[in-house]
Amino acid sequence: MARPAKVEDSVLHTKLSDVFREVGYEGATLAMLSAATGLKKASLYHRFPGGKEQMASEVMAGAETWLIEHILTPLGSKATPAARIATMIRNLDTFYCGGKKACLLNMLSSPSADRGPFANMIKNAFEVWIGALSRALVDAEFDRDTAHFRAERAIALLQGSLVVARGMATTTPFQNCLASLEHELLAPPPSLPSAVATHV
Amino acid sequence: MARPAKVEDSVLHTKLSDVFREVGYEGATLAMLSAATGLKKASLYHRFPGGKEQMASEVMAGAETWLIEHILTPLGSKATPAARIATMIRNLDTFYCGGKKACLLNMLSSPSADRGPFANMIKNAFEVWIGALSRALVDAEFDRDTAHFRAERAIALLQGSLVVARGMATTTPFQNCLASLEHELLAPPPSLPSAVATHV
DNA sequence: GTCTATAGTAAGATAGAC
DNA sequence: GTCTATCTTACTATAGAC
Repeated sequence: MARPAKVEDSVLHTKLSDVFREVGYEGATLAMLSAATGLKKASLYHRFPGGKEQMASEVMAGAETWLIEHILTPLGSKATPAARIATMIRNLDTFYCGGKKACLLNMLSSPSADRGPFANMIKNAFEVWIGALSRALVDAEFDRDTAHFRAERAIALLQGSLVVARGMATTTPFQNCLASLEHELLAPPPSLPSAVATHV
Repeated sequence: MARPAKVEDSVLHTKLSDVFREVGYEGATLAMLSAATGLKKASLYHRFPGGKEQMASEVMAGAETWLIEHILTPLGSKATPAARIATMIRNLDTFYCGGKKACLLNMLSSPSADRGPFANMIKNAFEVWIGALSRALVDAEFDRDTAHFRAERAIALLQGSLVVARGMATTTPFQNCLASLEHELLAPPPSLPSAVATHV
């Protein structure tokens, strides 16, 4: 081992992402990121001249790519709405490790007083996600308001189940959430009245 | 103004709480806490010898007290289940400022690698909250599994709507959540089958 | 009880050898 | 591309006057 081999970009991003998802942006230190990746601080700066902010930014960009490939694309496919949603749910289960890993959209929120460098990326991610899910529900013959209301609720429920799972140190809230999600999204309208003061 | 007057404990706790709810534990610096309270750093150490950790700990304790007074007590009262839940929802709306302020249970999670000094308080808060809501639903003639499933879901939905609201910089997800919460909790069973793989 | 002033420490970031 | 060593800053924490 005269000369240390280059660490692959993909594994690097994954390792960094794991740290940010676990402790958030402010909680992540270069020492942690160094330990997690196996690269010394100076090496991280060679790869990310912008330092921690650039690392988090690229991790967020990676998450956006993942969202497009594993959520938005399936949701916009030509399969039945139920099948599209089922694919989304399967991919979410993998991505969040059954509820053991948190969501960057929550963990990277409001790092600094100006809502942070990732505020726009986070806002955009929520918007396109809700939008894509909403369109899948429109394809399932729901009216636009109901579809949007349910889509937003589903994303909130998902995020919240991860929060509760983390807080209670158990994955069951997340698993229960995923298990009921498809049925709930596609349940007949009267049961879940979207008409209840939907401020869209 | 020869001698600065003592800052009241209650307002002190509120100001500190606001900072932690906005930027989390790691994100909060003594400079921020000093600016928010109007007390210099040394004064904060006089009040909280344990430093930032003690401040956050007392803030969490205050949140527990609030939870007991404004959530657990109403949920355990002798009013109708619908009335109890309505009271909870009203108090939540006030506490979270209509969705503008985040939840400590989320913002104080996992500050350090060992899940942090507040992990137990957070876990307990979720448990008693879900438990109390669940019992109110049992009083509304739901079976225990359904009650627990819906209670856990409601808390998750609430937490998630705050996450989404923060991420999207709008309060509507939270408002929609609160607006539909009572109806959803008390809706007749067939619409929200609790039988879907409830791992309690 | 609050303050100014100052340690002490850990974090982010850089320089230059290999 | 990675490393050791160092710099600089910002944060936590303390000492002692008022």
